[in-house]
Amino acid sequence: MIADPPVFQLFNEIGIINQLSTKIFESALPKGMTTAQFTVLNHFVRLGIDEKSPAELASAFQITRPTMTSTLTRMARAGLVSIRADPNDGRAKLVSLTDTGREMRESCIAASAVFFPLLGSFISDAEVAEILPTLIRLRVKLDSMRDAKAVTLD
Amino acid sequence: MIADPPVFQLFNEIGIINQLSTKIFESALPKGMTTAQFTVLNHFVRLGIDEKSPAELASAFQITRPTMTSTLTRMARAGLVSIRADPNDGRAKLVSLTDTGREMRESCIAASAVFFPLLGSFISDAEVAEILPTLIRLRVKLDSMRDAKAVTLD
DNA sequence: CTACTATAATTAGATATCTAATTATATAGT
DNA sequence: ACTATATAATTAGATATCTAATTATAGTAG
Repeated sequence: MIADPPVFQLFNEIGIINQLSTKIFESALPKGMTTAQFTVLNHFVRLGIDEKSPAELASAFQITRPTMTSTLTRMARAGLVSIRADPNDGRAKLVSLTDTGREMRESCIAASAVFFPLLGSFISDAEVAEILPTLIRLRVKLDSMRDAKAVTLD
Repeated sequence: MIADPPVFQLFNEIGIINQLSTKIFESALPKGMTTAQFTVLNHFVRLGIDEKSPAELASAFQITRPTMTSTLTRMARAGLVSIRADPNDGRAKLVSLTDTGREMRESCIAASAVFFPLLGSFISDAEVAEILPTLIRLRVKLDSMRDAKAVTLD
């Protein structure tokens, strides 16, 4: 019974929460905007970043580079980011926000503000504070495993 | 700063955990098998189900019906499930496991057994027991929101 | 300077997932 | 019985995500 162990149940709940919360959040965003794209916009503004390579962005969000290429292509097509060749490295590129991207981020934040009171009623700050450290520990361990290539058990 | 509130950090961690755990689990599965497909196989065996409609399966896993159609199509192509018309309802179909499907589930379980000791070292049963109830409550509330269509705030 | 290796980005091909629209069958109401 | 509504499944079209393979540029070693 693989789904019976508590750990599996935990991953199951986490999967569903992820799916539902992502969709609910996106339902408030402007038409066409996605969580993945918003995350990129927000990253630049929050951290006050000017330019960053696709590889660095992929690493920051813990997704693969092809995935980031894919998202950035769509964002550039929508005029949200601008991408130029890195003058110091012929292989690399540099991504930056456009004014449109900055405005879009503002719109997303304004639109999603609707959810704050709602989410507060779903889970209290105290509860979040109670479970977050454990989840972070788990995430860090899972992440360290990712680099360990295959699962070797002797 | 939308990503700053604790709740957002929580969803962020949950998203990463979901992504990592899914990939790690799949890395142990036979080539081509996915978590989504394993979940279907396991559902039938664990609950001792003989036949179930795509709609019921979609509902059980909280995914949309087109998504389930898509997964079942691939599973049928791989010979893991068999699908027949529902004799009592001309609109519906009935899905059941094939012997191949049952064997595949066994293989998956055997293969994933590797992870048990590993996961146990990542998060203890006590920790799981501590955070699971809160996550379940959150999931239930998010789920109830899904039917509430749009977020109406007056 | 040449050859090997490492890194950046992309392309190719696949799965999972969603929303919106379509097709077919049931069910209910008049 | 006929019409209107509801439900089952699918198709169409899109995004996010992955792995494997490709292309181009850097860096290192001899």
